[in-house]
Amino acid sequence: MVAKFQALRGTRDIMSPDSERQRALVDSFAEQARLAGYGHIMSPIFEDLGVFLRVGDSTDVVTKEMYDFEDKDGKRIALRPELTASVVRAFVQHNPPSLPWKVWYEGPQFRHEKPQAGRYRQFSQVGIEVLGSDDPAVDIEVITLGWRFYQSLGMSQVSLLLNSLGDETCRPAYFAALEEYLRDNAANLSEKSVETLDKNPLRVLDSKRGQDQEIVAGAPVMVDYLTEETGEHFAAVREGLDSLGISYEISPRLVRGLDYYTRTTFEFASTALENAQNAVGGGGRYDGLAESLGGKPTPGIGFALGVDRILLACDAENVFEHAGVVPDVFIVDDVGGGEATVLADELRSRGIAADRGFDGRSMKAQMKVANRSNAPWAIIIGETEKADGTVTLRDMHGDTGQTLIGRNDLPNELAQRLGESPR
RNA sequence: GUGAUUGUAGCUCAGUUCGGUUAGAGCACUUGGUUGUGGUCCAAGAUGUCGGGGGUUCAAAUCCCCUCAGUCACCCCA
Repeated sequence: MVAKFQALRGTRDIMSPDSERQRALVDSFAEQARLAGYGHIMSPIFEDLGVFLRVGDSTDVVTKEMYDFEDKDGKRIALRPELTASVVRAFVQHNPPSLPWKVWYEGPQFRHEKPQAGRYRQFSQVGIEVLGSDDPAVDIEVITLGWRFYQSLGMSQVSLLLNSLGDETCRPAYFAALEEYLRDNAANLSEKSVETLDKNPLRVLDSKRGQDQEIVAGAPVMVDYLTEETGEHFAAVREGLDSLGISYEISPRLVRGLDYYTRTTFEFASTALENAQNAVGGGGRYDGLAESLGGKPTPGIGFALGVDRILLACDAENVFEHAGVVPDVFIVDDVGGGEATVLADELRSRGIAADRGFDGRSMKAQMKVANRSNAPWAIIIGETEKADGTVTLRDMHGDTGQTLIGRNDLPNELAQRLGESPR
């Protein structure tokens, strides 16, 4: 017997109508980006491994989960585990003359994780990045764009968590205080957290282990250590969101998994999702990243939103449904199929979506397929119609019955009827 | 990566405890009732490597081992 293959672990085939739905989601995101003046960037799916190593050496995304390999030239390559690093690499490489540089993207990314619902090894994100300005108005614009996008899909159960991680001027004092606090309490921390503590004390705040909760709750928080300048920046962001009526929750322990974040960080969580994978998007400032990729010091901010999880959240909220592919008309040809071949081509050329029956099935069988296709109209061609140079146009949804129409009048007649009734 | 749990028709699932006739149901599908007309109804029909491989046994969907995949928690993150 021939061995059968299946999609690899953590990957899947997305088929109609889910695939149409995903496209519609990306279209909706593209529209939000266009409205705010963002250009589309399509960067390569694989990059020099080094691009991603700059993202941080205490993050699992980089240290444990990358799909990296040597290509035939012996070059170290990685499938992109995230897109910010690629976009910043592109920014540094092309050095755009006009700042700020505003781009949006969409596409697959790859992380070798243990799969779960809403967590795949190949997953899709949409996102934006802005390089070249640290105006808090940019932070506000970025966060707002994400917020409005969720709204455009009909989602209402999304909460916005906001924090500031400070910058190099305020971090040292905070880190010292945090580390001291955690070390003093190390005896009561979980083993895992003690390990994390050695690499990046900040990340301990993210622990979900019950044992750590009490200690984490009492830990000093970054927002109390912000210098005057970062504090003002953060205040300006909050005021901006207030003025737009966007509600948020200050979350002093929101840390985010990638090491490059500074100052403003945020996360969108779906309250409609009950599992642990309820973060449907996140982002923040990364004012040092361009420089670490060999560019001029350039502030940056952006976010990435998880397409797969957003669709799960939409399911949970019963919004953003999609019917898949629905033709305008279904042609039932009872005289051999040649009439259907010509008519379908003619209608399609005029921009009318036409599907048809095949295999010379009975009229009844073809009508069932027509019904299933959900097309609002069926065209029936039988012996009588063929002899008279007519076709029967049947209303499949309404109650106007069916009428006999001259074969040559059909395209105009159909175009008119389709124009009249929104479908 | 750690721990747990599930896998039977295209889909949702029963059957597995305690091995034993040709492995079932609903939905979907095909054909017919309806000699040209879908959606409701009625009837008939087709469809399974019981996730895969190996083992125990006279006999395995059922027991054992390995393996693949999904799901949940941790981890991590979108």
